[in-house]
Amino acid sequence: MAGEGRKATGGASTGSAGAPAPAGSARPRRARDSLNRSVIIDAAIRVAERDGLSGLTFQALGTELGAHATSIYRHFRDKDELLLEVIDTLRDRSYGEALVSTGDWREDVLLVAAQIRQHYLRYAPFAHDMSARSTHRRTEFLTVEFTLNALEQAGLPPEEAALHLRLLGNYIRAMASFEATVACMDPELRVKDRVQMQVDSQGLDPVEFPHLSQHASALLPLEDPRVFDLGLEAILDSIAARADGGPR
Amino acid sequence: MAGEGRKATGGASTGSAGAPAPAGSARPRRARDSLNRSVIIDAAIRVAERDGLSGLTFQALGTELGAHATSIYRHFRDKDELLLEVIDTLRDRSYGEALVSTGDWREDVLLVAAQIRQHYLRYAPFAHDMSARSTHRRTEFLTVEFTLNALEQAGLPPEEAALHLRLLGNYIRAMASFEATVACMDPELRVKDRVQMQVDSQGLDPVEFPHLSQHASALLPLEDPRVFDLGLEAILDSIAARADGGPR
DNA sequence: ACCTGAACACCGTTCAAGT
DNA sequence: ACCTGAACACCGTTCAAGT
Repeated sequence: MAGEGRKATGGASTGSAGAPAPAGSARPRRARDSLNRSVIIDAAIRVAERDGLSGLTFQALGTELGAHATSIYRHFRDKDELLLEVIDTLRDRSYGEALVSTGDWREDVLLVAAQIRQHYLRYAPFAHDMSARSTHRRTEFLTVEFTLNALEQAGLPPEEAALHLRLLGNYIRAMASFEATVACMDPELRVKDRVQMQVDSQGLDPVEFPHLSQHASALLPLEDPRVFDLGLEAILDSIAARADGGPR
Repeated sequence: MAGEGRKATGGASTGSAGAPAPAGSARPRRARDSLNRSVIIDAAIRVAERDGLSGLTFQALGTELGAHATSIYRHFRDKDELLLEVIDTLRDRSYGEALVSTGDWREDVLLVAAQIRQHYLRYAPFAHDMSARSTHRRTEFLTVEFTLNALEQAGLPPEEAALHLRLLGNYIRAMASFEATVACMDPELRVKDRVQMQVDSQGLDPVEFPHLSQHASALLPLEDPRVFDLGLEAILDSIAARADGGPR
């Protein structure tokens, strides 16, 4: 995390130092009533996709809208409220329509997992921030309903279904967000990271760190896409076993 | 996340407005050579434990040290470097000594999982930030070595051990960090969240959301400690099965 | 060589003022 | 009623100046 690039400091206008703007108003006044939540959210998404979540400031958003930065406060209580709307809107666009049951509970879980994972990878720079937020909005409810249905189809009693709903939800978001975090490190830095890791582990005491010092290069580099499915299948197997042999 | 409290704005001194400090220097000059990385890290930990990670600013750290905020730059390149040191130091203090093999690979995995989880719950306000950072320092290597040993004891071939190392590492950090995130929401807000969730789900179309609208109250509230072990046991079972039946 | 002070370029947020 | 401008209280970071 921490720092996705070093700003860009505007291009031409908005000179607050330098020449103090000819005389008249700098930019034309934004048309009355042309601002609303939906317009602002769209602009915010454009900014975020271009500059990353850390580039999404009121300043940048104002520039994108051709409006004063503070005009957003008329439509959102604070930045966090705007952020939650952005997160849920992105989710909805990514997989709001895709959650249609296949009729097979296991396929259904794999489907929702794949959708969420793909979404995080697509918006890799915000994945970590997104993964920790509960929006309490439509797309979130859709996902819960869909997963709950799958778990009931599997034959899990209500209380166990609730536990596994949580397990799957956390697992999918967390693992996908980790995958995204490495995916969005710029490749140069990722290679440097890898080399550094090997150098570091080379310097370790081979008695204290036999595994690490022996085959560090073979073991450490990877963030392998198979890891995600490995754990998911393990959880699915566990669910299947419980549904069969459980108190029925 | 977002906002762990609304600052405190100093108590008495440092009045930059109000009265502009009698005349002489405000605070005594910090003794020469009394500042070093270790002293700064300790102070940073004190501040973080008191005010949360978001309260750990150079300003606050300077005050804690009785030194100028910018004096820290002589000892750390930037804030991120300081943060990584803080993270690894905390890890080391929490479970640096605890990773002693039990002789049973399964017990060993449960041990390292319990230690890391406990650590995140203890430092719940930074858990989410910590979970995404690789420090490449001693405690991290210790954890990897310990886990790798357990997986080899289980009988996993090297490549599969590497994959499962990643799976376990991500699973443990991610699940613990989610647990911590809810744990550190202040209780009042958590209850409000819960009620809000029920109200929201009440308003849903019962045809489109049968499970949710029916027994939302029973299903949604919990962040149950059992969830963590549920997934962990599933992964352990999967490892055991692979180690037995795999290419041996 | 080590610490300080002032300054810079940002943040989010508030509120009185313009239209 | 909606948008703007100026101001406030912060950030991290740089750099010339003090000791």
